[in-house]
Amino acid sequence: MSSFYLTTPIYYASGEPHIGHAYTTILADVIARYRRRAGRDVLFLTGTDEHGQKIQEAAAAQGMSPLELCDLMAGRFEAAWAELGISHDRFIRTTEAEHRAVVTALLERLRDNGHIYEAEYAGWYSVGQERYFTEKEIGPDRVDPIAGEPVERIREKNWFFRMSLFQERLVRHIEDYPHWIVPATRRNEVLGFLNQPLADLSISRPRSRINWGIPLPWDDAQVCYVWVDALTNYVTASGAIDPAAPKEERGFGDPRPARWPADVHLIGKDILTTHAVYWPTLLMGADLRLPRKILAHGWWVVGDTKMSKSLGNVVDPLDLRERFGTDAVRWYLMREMPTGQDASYTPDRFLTRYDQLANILGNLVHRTLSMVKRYRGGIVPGGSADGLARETEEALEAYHEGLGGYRLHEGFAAAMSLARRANGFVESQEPWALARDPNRSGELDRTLATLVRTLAVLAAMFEPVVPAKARELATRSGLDGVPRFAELRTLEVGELAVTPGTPLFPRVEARPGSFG
RNA sequence: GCCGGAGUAGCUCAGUUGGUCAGAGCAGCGGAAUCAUAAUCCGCGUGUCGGGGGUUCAAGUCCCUCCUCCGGCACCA
Repeated sequence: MSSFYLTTPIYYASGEPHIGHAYTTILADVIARYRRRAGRDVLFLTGTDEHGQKIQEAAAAQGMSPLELCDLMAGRFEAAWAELGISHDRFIRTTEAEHRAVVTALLERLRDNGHIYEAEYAGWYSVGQERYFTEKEIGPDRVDPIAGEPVERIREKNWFFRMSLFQERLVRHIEDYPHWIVPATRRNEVLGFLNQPLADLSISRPRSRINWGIPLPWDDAQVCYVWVDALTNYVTASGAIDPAAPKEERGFGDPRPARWPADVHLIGKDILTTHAVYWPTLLMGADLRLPRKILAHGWWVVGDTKMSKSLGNVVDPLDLRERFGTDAVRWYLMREMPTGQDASYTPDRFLTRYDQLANILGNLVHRTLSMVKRYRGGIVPGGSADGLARETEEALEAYHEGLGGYRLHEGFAAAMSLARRANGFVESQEPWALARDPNRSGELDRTLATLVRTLAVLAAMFEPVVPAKARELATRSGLDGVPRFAELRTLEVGELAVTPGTPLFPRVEARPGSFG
């Protein structure tokens, strides 16, 4: 069984989980579930980024140690993911001993390879905020964006990574692999960015300012700055590096099959540069392979503005969940947002997408199982179930193309269209008329068996996005569980005992504007 | 300013290498049916494919130009 390794970013533990985190993580979960159903041995990684000044300050402000705060926040994220049905295999924390050891090993490797040097870092420092701000943050007036006080240009000793050394190689890689960064618009941005000379990357900060971090193995007065610390989590969790081994046997430069490289890094478009420039060059510097794909997704916007807490226009997915259920929220997020692009949230669209689930899929399930019960005592007739064969083939093909090609919205549209075709099949077969005519009993058997078989296919197709409902669908259809794709071809539905029960997606009378 | 992307039915958008490409879903209007959550199914869209010019037998689909909108331009997680 071939393996598949996918990651979300690790989320910074200074804030609560929000829609942005939830979207990325659900996206990853859907892909992970899809790959598992397709027979892959999946490693799905998520976690929290726990070092740095903000954590240090936030902990102090709340009278806690940094680690206590991180324990608390990591728990919040894990609880949120449990509620959203996330099936990650590993939740990594950058404060774990294993991760700290791998980061240390990576830093040593970079230094041994001659890619690290000491130099002065110059930046715009705010004495009041005790931190550096970027050019963008301070604006033309050169004041810190929080207190509005002037910032000053100061210099301090830092260790640098020779990122510039790898610029050419990186550009060539991006050009050689057109689908390495998707969508294409993000790829263009990176290429545009790399059109200018790449500077080297500062990778440390003096411990006198920030002590909540991983010390550099060769300079105890400096801690590792965020990039190397956070990004390395992907390698840590892959298990490719054994930091306890002698230097030459730790796994750097090792081409043997392993979890590394990752098949895909899922990220928001805000951290594109770190993942498409910093990270690959760091990997090159350490003789590690590059991830196979970087998928940057878009933002949820309200009207024309990004959702943000300060604007007060945040829609908390957990709130929607209370009324519509977790699976409905997942469906909306995956179906409404074209993978990689921005999408606009409106209550109206949410309800439309929910109605789709209830009316097209949910109703198909209910009417099918009800007819099996009414006309055949709840036992699926044996014999032929070969209706809708062409429609099913077509839908599966489009579905795999969508899910496999990271156009999830298209894949799920194909799944829904199969449910539509099945409803059309019911109309054209008129089982209720067949049931009144004893001479057409065989045709009714075939119709019902076809419909149940289609439900099994739909359970498999929908499981990645609405896992709990798909499981229920399978169970009610009399199956032991949701079938894998490979099992669909030979699946027998005859003699299964079905349970109509109450609707899978009950009608919700909520009207637009009434949530959150 | 520089680079990149987008402007197609009321809304959200599909439209490979130019020639049934003028489409889908939603909304709207009309009809059918009753197994089902009044849930379904069928039928109905002459829209200057942002404006103008050009190439071609033929252009949303290529070239030029203009207009509008969006994104990126690094140590920010």
